[in-house]
Amino acid sequence: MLTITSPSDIDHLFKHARRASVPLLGILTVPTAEGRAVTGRVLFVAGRKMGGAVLRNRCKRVLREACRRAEGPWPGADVALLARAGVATASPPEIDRAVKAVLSQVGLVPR
RNA sequence: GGAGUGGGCCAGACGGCCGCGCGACCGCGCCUCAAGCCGGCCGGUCGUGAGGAAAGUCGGGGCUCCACAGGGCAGGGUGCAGGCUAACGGCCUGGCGCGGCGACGCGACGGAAAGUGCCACAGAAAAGAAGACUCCCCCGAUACCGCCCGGGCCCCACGAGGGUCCGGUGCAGGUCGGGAGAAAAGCUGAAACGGUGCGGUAAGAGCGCACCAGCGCCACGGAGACGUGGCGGCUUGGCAAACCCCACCUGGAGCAAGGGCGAAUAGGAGCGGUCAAGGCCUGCCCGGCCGGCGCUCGGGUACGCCCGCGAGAGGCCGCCGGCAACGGCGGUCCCAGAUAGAUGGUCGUCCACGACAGAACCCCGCUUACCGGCCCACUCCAACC
Repeated sequence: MLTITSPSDIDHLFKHARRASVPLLGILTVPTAEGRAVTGRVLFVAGRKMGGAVLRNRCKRVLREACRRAEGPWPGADVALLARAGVATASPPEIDRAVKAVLSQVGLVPR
């Protein structure tokens, strides 16, 4: 699972992304830059507002696992999944439904 | 058994499947190369993978770079003694004070006769002060108030008793004046210029004495903090986490420190001399350095990767020294090293149903957060023998 690491790429993503969200999480996505591999990349974000380090790590793990189950990363796109309140305690089916919803909202998977 | 004190340890367990970081090995896999090695990617096997606080970043040290030319003043820190440690504001043992029946716990615990300052309210007074005040004792005065004595009148059985008025060289309680005293008492206050008792005296004070508290000196014990005893003159409130005094300590910044490798546009290094502005050395002064100037030399940063980066003040076991903190010796083990940041998901079984919480250079401490459980030693109470 290839992740986005460079600060400039992350900056680009936050400035130009297509956005969507449901109560549990948010998504941002841009098409992969010219000349890059077509495999696509992902990024998991849990902001400082979420809480302490333990809670934020937990949120990223839950999103990473959900991403794996949803067969990400998606070719041709850089995708960031933003954790929102409740992710840490939500059940796996709830997370899967939320991920599917935001992916279809930005057109990465068919409805 | 109940209540408690001190210390140590654990941090849900086991198994199946899928997945992640790091390391080692394998593939006759893919990329790179003329080919091989190396390297990268992919797949597989095995090993390994967060904490007691990883936290707050409060103290200390290692490490790294900068500054080193030292000194003075200022600033900051620490504050019973001895010891331990790389060091500390930490730890251990001891002393003193306070709390607890006790095991034990808590204490910034040097100096208030060097100086300055503060002590609300109440109170005469809050610190060295007038003996100012109330006061206490003595002497004198007696208009007035009071007391005493005598008498008149009234109530009345002109007795007792009561009321009222008059008189008196009467008394001196109030009052006034003078003198002596600084002891006792002064409701207050957190705190009041030693405390209790006896003697002494006109009344009285450490005025004299005994005991106690405090201070000073001496002797003895102890390494010391200090303790015990004796003697002395009789006495000097508290606050120094108020300024201050004394003793000791104290350069600055931090792993985004710092270094290496890799393209292109002008920045750097060395030497010399000088100082007007400017910058730096925590602040200031003296002083020094950089810089600007001249000459010479030839090569470096943004982004990526690598090193730093884990064998250490290391863990465990045993023996020895020490009351202990700790130290010494021997044996044994290798125990996270990520770089948007690895431990998760799911299913099953079991139990006391799982708290606080996630390494980011490392270590020693302190402090704070925390569901519960286990072990050891000790104290008090109860019961049994």
